[in-house]
Formats: sequence, structure tokens, C-alpha cells
Amino acid sequence: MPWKKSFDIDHALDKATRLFWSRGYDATSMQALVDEMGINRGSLYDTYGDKRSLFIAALRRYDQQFRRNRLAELERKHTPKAAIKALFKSWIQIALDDSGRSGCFLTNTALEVAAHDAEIGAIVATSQRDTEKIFVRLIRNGQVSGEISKEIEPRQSARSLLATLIGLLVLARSRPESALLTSIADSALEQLE
Amino acid sequence: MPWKKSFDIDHALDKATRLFWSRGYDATSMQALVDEMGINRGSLYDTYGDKRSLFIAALRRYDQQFRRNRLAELERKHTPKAAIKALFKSWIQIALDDSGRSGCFLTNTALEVAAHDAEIGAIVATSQRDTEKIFVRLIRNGQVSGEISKEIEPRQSARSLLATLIGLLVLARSRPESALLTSIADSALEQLE
DNA sequence: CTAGTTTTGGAACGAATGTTCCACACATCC
DNA sequence: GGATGTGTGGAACATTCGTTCCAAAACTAG
Repeated sequence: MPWKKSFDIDHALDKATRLFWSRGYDATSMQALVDEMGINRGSLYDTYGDKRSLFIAALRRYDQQFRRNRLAELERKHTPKAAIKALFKSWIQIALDDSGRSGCFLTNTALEVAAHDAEIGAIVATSQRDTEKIFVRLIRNGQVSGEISKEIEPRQSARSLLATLIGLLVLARSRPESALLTSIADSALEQLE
Repeated sequence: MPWKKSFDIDHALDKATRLFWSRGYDATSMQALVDEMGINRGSLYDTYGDKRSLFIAALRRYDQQFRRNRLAELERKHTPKAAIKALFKSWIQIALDDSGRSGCFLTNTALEVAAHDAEIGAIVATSQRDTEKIFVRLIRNGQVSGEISKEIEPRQSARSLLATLIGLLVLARSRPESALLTSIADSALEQLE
């Protein structure tokens, strides 16, 4: 009769996510994944399919665990404007702590794979659109409570915030300098006043 | 006695640049480069060295031809603020025209290679710093002539412009939508008022 | 023409790639 | 204990990778 898997599927997927996140798709070999995930090559193919499928699963998991959940938590714990500020600050903190300079998995993927792979491109684009929507909501709520200027146009400012955040994520990987990144975050927040 | 090369070294390098620019480092094979550059494999190794050296030469050429020269031309032909506007507009134009969705070679490289290769990382970081300096100069000159508000801090605004531009270049590759990109460019310019 | 040098086209290399497969060990249920 | 199905470890597969090498062709200079 059947038998439960002896390894934690999600835990192994987290390991794969970390590796893809740090090195990208092409530079991550199946051998490195086998080593890092701590499971057998056969089990890997049985459980997750081929490399591309595993990458998509890792990207989806990152999108859920790291982006959606994190944004939801920030939205719950802070006022709208403070949530935006906390988002930028936490990314800067990650960039300065992270010795591997991994940046943001979704943004890395946007450049490396998304342009040449429709399915992966759709995942990236959808998550960017969702982040944009969250910014719109935060701005509107901030305008109601008065902490964000009523003169700005929510959609346009949300797009600007998204672009600035993505730019910061790129610079975090090539120039992880505190002064540079905080300067950018400050500018982004000043736009809301 | 010696004999001049029968192929144009820079022309072949341009072909290589286009390929690396569009596909990235890992996804571009030497075979594809041989085919695209139209020269022999032996000649390629004799002239440019190994793959990484060729990539660096291509990146340096892009930085000179496409970034520096283009920025210098914009600075020469326009007033400071108009130059910034023209820069954003031309990138949007390229993004919407470019069926290959190549984005910006330097920005692509910042994410794919720069974080894990010190020499290439230095090239990317240096070019980003130089672009930042040009923004500072444009802003200062615009403040003198009066077309840019004297209330803004040139260095901080330059960094903000850089981040926004890079964010736009990433989005150009994952979501080449006119409304999105022009909205971002408009926001960037509004910051200067 | 001859000598000298470069390009050419392709063979060849070892290493690494993603993927498949299989015999063995082991845990579960009857 | 025996049957069933899973994870294990590694061999093996065909490709592709970057790189090296070489004999023949092509061109220039004397």
C-alpha cells in the first residue's frame, strides 16, 4: 500500500527557491539543486517534473510566501503610508544583510526569463500588476485618512512607486550601498506628500 | 608578411553585443555567436579571447556607444529638462518597437551577472554612477536656467531618476505597455517641478 | 611565383548539461 | 511474512557546452 513521502515537499521547494533566487535559472544546475534540496534525483523528477516546472513551482511559491503574504502583513500592521515606507525599508534591510545579493526573485526573473518564456512572463507580469493594485489601494486609503496628499493621482503614483521599487531592487544587487538605497526610498515617499 | 583581417572587428562585436543584449550571458552559446557574427570559431577566439572576455568587450562597447554617446548627444541637443524627458521617451520608444524585448544591456547584466562577477559588476556599477552624475549635472543646470525647481536636492533627485529609469527598463521587458511606461516617465518628470 | 601570415571549416576534446532508468533498501499495510 | 509502492544511490543517456587544434585555402608582400 502507499507510503508517505519521507521528505517535506515544501521544505525542499524552499531550498530550490533560494537557489534559483540567488543564481537565476540558467546558472542553477540540476546537480546543484539535488545537492541543496537534499533529495534524490529520481525523487526530484517524480515530485516536481523537469527543471522548468520546478522553477515555476519555486517562483509561484516565492510569489505567495514572500510577496503576497509579506504585503498583506504590512498592510495589516501599518497605516497605508507607513506600510509603503516599511516595504521599502525592509527591502533595503534585506539588501544590506544579504551576503548573497539575491535581490528579488520576481524582478530577477523578469529580466532573465520572462521576456523569452510566455508562461513565466505571465506569472511575473501578474504579480507586478497585483503589487501595483495594492499600491493603488494603499494610496487611496491614505488619502481618506489624510496621511497622503489628495492631489496625487493614485494609479499614476502607484506605477511610479512600482518602478522606483523595482529600480531599487536592481540597484540593491549591483550597488548595495545604504546611502543610495535610502535616498531612493525617501524620494519615493516624498512623492506622496 | 602580415595581412589585414578580412572582417570588421567592431562590426562583428556589434553582432555579439546584440545577441548578449537580447539573450543574456548564459543563454547565449558560442555556437550562436559564431553563426551571428559571421566569422569562424578560430578567428573568434583569436580576436576576442574566451566567452567571458567577449562578453566584457560587448558590454564595454554598449556602454560607450549606446549609453555614453547617447547621453552626450541628448545633453548637447536639448535643454537639461528636455534632455531628461527625451531620454525617457526614447527608451519607451525602443521598448515598444523592439520585438525582441531586449531592454537595456547594462540593466539586464546588473541582475544576471553583476552580483556574481566582480569585474563585470564593477563595469555595471561604474556606468550607473556615471549616469547618476549626468543626472546631477542636468538638474543643476536646469536649476540655473530656471526650468527645474530650485527646491529639490540634485543628488537625491538624480538617484531617484536613476531608480525610476531602471525600473522602467525592467518593466519595459516584462510589460511593454505604452500607458504604463509613459505614466512612469511623466511621474519622474513631475518630481522636477 | 614564392614565402609568410591569416582565415576557414570542421574535427575533436573533456566537461557539464538535463533527463531517464534500474536494482536495491525500506517502510507500510494485509 | 509477503505484497505493494516509495525513496535511494548511482549508472547511463544523448546533447550541448566552451575550448583547442589542425590542415587546407586565401591573400599580401617581396
